Parts: sequence; C-alpha cells; structure tokens
Amino acid sequence: MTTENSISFEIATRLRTEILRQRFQSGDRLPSERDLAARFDSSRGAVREALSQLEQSGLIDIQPGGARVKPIEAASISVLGPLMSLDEVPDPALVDQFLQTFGALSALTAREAIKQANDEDMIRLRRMVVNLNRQSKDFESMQPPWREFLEELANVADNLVVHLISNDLKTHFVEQMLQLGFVPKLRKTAVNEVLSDLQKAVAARDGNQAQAAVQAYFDEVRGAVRELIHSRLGENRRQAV
Amino acid sequence: MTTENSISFEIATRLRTEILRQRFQSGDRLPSERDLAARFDSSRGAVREALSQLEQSGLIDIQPGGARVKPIEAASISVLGPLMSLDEVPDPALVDQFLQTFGALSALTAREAIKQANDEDMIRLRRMVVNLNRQSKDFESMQPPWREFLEELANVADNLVVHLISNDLKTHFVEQMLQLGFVPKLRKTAVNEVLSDLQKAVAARDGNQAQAAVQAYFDEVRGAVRELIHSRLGENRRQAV
DNA sequence: CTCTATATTTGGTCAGACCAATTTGGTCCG
DNA sequence: CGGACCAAATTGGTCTGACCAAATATAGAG
Repeated sequence: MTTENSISFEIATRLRTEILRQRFQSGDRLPSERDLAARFDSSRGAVREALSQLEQSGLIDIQPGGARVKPIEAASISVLGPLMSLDEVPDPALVDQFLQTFGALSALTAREAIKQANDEDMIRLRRMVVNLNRQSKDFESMQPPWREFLEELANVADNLVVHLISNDLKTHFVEQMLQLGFVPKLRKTAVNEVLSDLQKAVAARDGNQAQAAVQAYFDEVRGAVRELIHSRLGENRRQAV
Repeated sequence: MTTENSISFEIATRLRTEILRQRFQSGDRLPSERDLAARFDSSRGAVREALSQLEQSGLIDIQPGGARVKPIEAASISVLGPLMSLDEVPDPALVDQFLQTFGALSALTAREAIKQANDEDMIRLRRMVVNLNRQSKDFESMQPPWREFLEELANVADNLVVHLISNDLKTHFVEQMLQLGFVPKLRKTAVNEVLSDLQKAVAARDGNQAQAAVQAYFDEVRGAVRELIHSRLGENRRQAV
C-alpha cells in the first residue's frame, strides 16, 4: 500500500496488535476516542479513522457509549496477516491451517481450470506440468514454476471469489516466509509421485485427479514446513536460554 | 453490525457501489475529499472515514494528490457481499464461484475434522450424518441439519483460517439467497448417492472420501442453483418487457 | 436496597485551519 | 513545435474546538 505512513494507520496497527495479543477481553470497552487520542498524542480524527478500519475488519464494534472488542473468531480474514506477524516465527498451527486452505483453493482452481480450459489452455498447462517435472525436486527450484503454474490455472479457472480470497491470504504471508529464509525440505519420492499423478491428470484432462494431486503436493509442503518451523522454534528457545 | 446508520457508512456504501458498478475506470482519480463532502452534504471527516474503509477493502488507493480506483481483482474478499447485492438477482457466475469455493472449504473442513476427531466427536458426527439421511431429500428440509453438520465439522476441525474466510463469505450471502426465496430443486437420486457415500466415509473414518462427498453435494447444489437463477432471470426479463 | 432523575461521558458530525506533497498551468527556452 | 522548468492551485494528513444525541454513571429519593 501507499498510505501506510499515516498516523491513523500507525494507530490502527498498534491497536490491532494489542487486540490480537488478547490485551483486551472480548467484550471489553476500548478506551474512549479522546483517551486514545491523548495516548497516541494525536487527534480524535486520526483515532476515528483507525477505529473505523478495525471495525471493518471485525475486531471491534463501535457503538454510542463505547467501542467493544469482539472475539477474534468474529473477525475478517484481513487479520490473518497481522496475526501471523505477531511473533518472529509464526504459530505453526496457523501456518498449517493456512497451507491447508491455500492448498484446497489451489486444488479447486486446478479442477475448474481443467474443466473449462480450451485447447490452447490445455497445451500450455501440459507444457507447464512437464516443465515442473523437469526441475530437481527441492522446494527452491520448484517454487517459481509452481507459482507460474498456479497463476496460469487461476487465469483459466477465472474464479473471482477464489481470487479475492487469495489476495487476502497472500498478503504478508509470502514475504514473511521468505524473510525467514524458509526452505522446507520436501520428500523427493513423495513429490515425484505427486507430480507424476499431476502430469497424468493433466494429460488425461481429469479435473478431479488434478485436484487431488495439487492438494497432495500442498500436503507435502505442509509436512515439510511443520518440521521446519518446529526446528526454528527450537533454535529460538535455545537462543533465549 | 451496529454502526451502519452513520453518515460515513452511507458514503462508503454509495461510493463502493459506484466503484463496483464500474462508474470509474481503474486508475481514475476519485473526486477530492472536499468535493465529495460537498456532494454528500457532509464534512471531510465523514468522507475520510468512508475512504479509509474503501482503501482497506482494496478498492481505492489513497495518496497525496488524490485517491485512485483500483481494479476489482485487487480488492479484498469483503467486497463479495456488495458485489452480489448490486442487482436484485445476483450474477449467476458469481454465485457459482461462491458455491464452488464454499464447497471446497467445507470439504476440506470435513477431511480435517475426521482426521482430528476424538471418539466422542466421531460418535456425534456419525449420528448427524445418519440424521441427514433420514430427511426427505429436498433442499428445504435438508438445510438445517446440513448447517448443523457443517458447524460441527468446523468445531472439530478448528481451522481459524477457514473460519475467518467463512465469516466474510457468509456475510450478506445467505440472507440474500433466502430473501429471494431460493429453493433449489435437487436431484434426489444424485443426492441420495452422495449422502450414502458420506455416511460410508464417516463410518469408515475416511477423510478423503468424506471430502469428496461433501464437495459432490455442493456440486449438486450448484447445478440446482444455476437452473434456479436462470429461470429467475428469465422471469425478470419477461417482466421488463 | 431499588428505582429514578440528573450529570457526565461517549460516539457522530461539523467547521475551519495549517502543512507538505502533488498536480496543474503557464512560461520560457531550444 | 516540443520539452524543461517554475509558480500557483489542489489535495491529502492532521489538529483544534465545538455541538448534539444517545448511552452511561452517579447521586439522591423512596
């Protein structure tokens, strides 16, 4: 974004973090706008803009009488980014849920893309899958062609709902993963099998099989990422001692 | 929500509608805050709160020099509700995409719920599936037990990411469907087959099979809803003539 | 202790002002 | 004619101070 340097954005960020860190019980009243303005050494207008954002993301409920904190479960998906950035190393369970979800949506996209593709699309997709199989089966070298493949699937499937969700999901996530130098170690034999299935599915134009294969790939990534985060958390714990 | 009666909310709603109706080309500059305040007969503060919301939902980009409209594809999932409410009868393609997506997430939830359920959970789930099968196979009578079943699955799976997405997806959608008196006509034999598969899957604790069955059910609903919307659109066209 | 009436607090909105950055318009030069 | 440059107008970002109506808290009466 571009307006991230404004005071209201800063206030929203700090309040959001406090809420996500459970500094407030659900149902608690937030300090009044005037108090917040004083605390952040700014004006009511800036605070109101920040609160307006937090309300739209479902974290608070503004009423005459006071703003009340809502449970995290009531929030919108837009809080996922901030939620994963709370600590240096994100919550493993949350990352796993993210990958599950992103995998399911990608798999759906694959199914629908194959269902709706025209001949040219299929040619392109087949070529990309073959290319995927050519790469050595480590995460680093497979990432770019996978990304390309998923984007092409999304183009063909042309599902706006999934697209919009992906906008929210990818925000902050990929960058945080990369920033941590994430290189999950995939099990090559398993990945080979998945890719083989995927290639067959695309060749035979079998949407359901392609869906299963894509999901299986993400499940592989999930397992590798889980291990990686746990070892990372172990390191941090050792450093802390 | 509770603050939907404010001026800033009204301004945001009207501007959002105009943007979604493509009244502005992507990249166009929005009128200045002062102009908008004059046009809506209000103050800059109210307009700024509205614009702040629109920016958070990814519809515009506020910069010194002016606010610019972004392409809809860049928006957040929170625009889905307004997007489907643009016309009295929502865009069939969009509804189909919604059901695809919701179905895929529900199917994922089923898989993970069965994977993580303890013995008590499984007993409850099995009972609910049997109960599902007892109902007559029309949409109206199956809706409540399905809803209950899906909620239970979500409780067991406990996937916050899917939960947050569902918050956004369900907003405005269900009510609009109900408001239209939507009663899709399911193909009973197909539904029976799906439910039978689902029951077997839950009995055998086969997550993947349950996932496939749930998805198949949603695909059935998709087909029925598609027909229904098309006939509804036909009626409207006839009325218009 | 309960209930009511009053005073205070809170959000909703507005008007007006200042600053810094951008945009715009015009001018001058090649 | 075209491009570079500069000044003026515009725009967003922020603050101050004010008023209203609704909600809340408080004190007092029963």
